[in-house]
Amino acid sequence: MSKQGLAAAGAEENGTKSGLVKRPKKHQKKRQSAEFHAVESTKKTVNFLDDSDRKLTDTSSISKTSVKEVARQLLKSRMELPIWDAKNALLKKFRDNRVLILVGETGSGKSTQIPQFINECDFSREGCVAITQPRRVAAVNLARRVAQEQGSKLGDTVGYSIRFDDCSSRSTRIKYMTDGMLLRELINDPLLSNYHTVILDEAHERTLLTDMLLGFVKKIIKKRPALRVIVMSATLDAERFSDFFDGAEICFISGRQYPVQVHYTYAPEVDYVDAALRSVFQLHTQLPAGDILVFLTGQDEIEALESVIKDYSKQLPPNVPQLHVCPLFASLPQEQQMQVFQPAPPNHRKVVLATNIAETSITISGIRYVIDTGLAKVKQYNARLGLESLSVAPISQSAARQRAGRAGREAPGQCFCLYTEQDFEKMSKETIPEIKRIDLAQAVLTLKARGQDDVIHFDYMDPPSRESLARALEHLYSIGALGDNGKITDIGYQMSLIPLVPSLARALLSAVENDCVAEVIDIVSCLSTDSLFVSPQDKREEANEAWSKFRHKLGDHLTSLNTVRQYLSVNVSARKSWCQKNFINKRALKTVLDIRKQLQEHANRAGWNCTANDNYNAESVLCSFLHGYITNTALLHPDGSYKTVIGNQNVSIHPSSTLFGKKVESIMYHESVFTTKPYARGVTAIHASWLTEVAPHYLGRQSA
DNA sequence: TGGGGATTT
Repeated sequence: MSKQGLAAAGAEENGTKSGLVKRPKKHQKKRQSAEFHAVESTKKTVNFLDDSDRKLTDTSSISKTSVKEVARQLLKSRMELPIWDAKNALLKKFRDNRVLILVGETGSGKSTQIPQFINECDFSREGCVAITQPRRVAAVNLARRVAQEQGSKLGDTVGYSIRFDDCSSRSTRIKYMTDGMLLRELINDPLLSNYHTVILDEAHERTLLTDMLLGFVKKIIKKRPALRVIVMSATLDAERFSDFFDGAEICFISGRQYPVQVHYTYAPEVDYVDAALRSVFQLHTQLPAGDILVFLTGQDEIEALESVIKDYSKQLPPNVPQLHVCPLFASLPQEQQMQVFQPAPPNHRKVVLATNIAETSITISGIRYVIDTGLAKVKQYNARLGLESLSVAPISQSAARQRAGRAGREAPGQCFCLYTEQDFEKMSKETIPEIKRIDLAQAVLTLKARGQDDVIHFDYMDPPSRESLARALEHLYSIGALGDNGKITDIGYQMSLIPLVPSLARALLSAVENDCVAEVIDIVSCLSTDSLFVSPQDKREEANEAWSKFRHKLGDHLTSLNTVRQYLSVNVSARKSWCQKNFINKRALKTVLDIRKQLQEHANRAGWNCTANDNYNAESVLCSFLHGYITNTALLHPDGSYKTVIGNQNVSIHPSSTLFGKKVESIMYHESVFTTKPYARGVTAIHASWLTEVAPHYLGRQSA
């Protein structure tokens, strides 16, 4: 494509060629093409490495040879990685620096090679190197690969550790793990003495857990001079990490690069989904082979666009290749997710319609063109009201670059932004770290349980607001995790050992006293993952009908208990069809069972009675929850609305609740979310009198 | 009468 690019082509030719594609009525009044103008990418804007890691994954042809032989053969391709040119220089840096910031794009090979280089250094003779990942799959896949490269059985020299699955042993020298896992290890090993080196990978993503680790690790190196730390980032914000670690040295790893030409629209596109639609067809009819990746904000949008594209592509003339559309979002069933990795059928061009999941979690090969709406759904937390909301917002410049980079993994590519260059300039430079956007109750409890009593002066790379910390402290106090002096209580410490959000951990501890552990475990497991209930738009009534046999008149908590118990009573071989028939999310249920098992093991270790009781006492179960939900309660007012017990705010029962439309004396709920108004989700009816019984310490103080 | 971006222990 010329410098003029798609813009001119689109503007001038699309009109005359518009016979190719008939637009539905609602689009007819709009301008017929998104107008682009091409902008040469500067090195700084688009600086991408090739996906060298991927070349190493194809070991199928040598799978029959011995492990050592595989390793020997892999070494050859490893040594071709750009990072190997720098190996000796890096080894010297590792020896000379206790803290190092390493910058290299995803796929440069740093995640696989750096730990192996470290393992060759003399300081690594004893102990293990930990390398943390924000996501479970990444930890497992990296460990698999590196085990192959090392010629070791997975779990031997090279292993991984993630929730529900520890594949490491005493002989493990290189351990991939999730951030959450290393954070958990801090409880029993506050100085991380098992590790000579800790590598924090993907630090640029700035997830809550990585940020917490950054703070802890900084604290630990002052107490443990032998510990080495490497912070790895794929973006150019290395100075911030360096500043955080008192001017630590920064290393850049270069690699082979594929340029990505970035195009912006001349004028803002009001309807970005429509603009995306037009762009897909413009690209398809005008640009050479190569798959297209479109970044959108959510499932609804993706499904809507998918059906329109499929519809339109029927009208493509026979001499033009067809379009093969693949949706991609987290809640998509696994089998359908796998479709994006399949090459398009002959004479087809693949179009992947994805959420942010394709920005970090999933890499698709064959993408040459990216269409970026510049938007994403972002969670925001209003600490003052204690309300979370999820809303569509512009992404950051660094996220936009990340998205564009998806076009240049294998060859030079192009990115078409559905916004103007001026809009790009107006975007914030970096994505706001998660720690500034979410409810911090669990994070604060985590800090306190690991000896960081003063959570305001913890060494945060980006400190959360005082208001947000205060809200979290208040919440923890309300459920008895903190005492009047703000220090963690015995109950709070026990809560921190349970892998649940504080409210649910509290419910479980109360269940021990109320002797209904098994029941509460089943319910908290459901509340710790995605909703079990899926309602397809076209089968809503049918789904509602199917769920009626699970419904409990007191509300959602006991309804999920019914659901789990009915599921467990079904023959293992019939469970899959049972889920289908009853509109139950199979994947979510599997997660529920994993969590349930982990909690049962915890209960057994703690010596709690966890025998299931079919004639359980509903009041005992619900009061256990109420201990965790003190701040999440509301009373019915004479006008028919619910107002929160604390703060007297309006809150409505969410339509997904079994109590929707019902009027009961008072309610407790799992969470409140702001969409069109404040809603309570996961709701159960309670007696107002229970409130004063359960939390006299808190409610008394509030009214005083 | 409404809506689950992505993660994790």
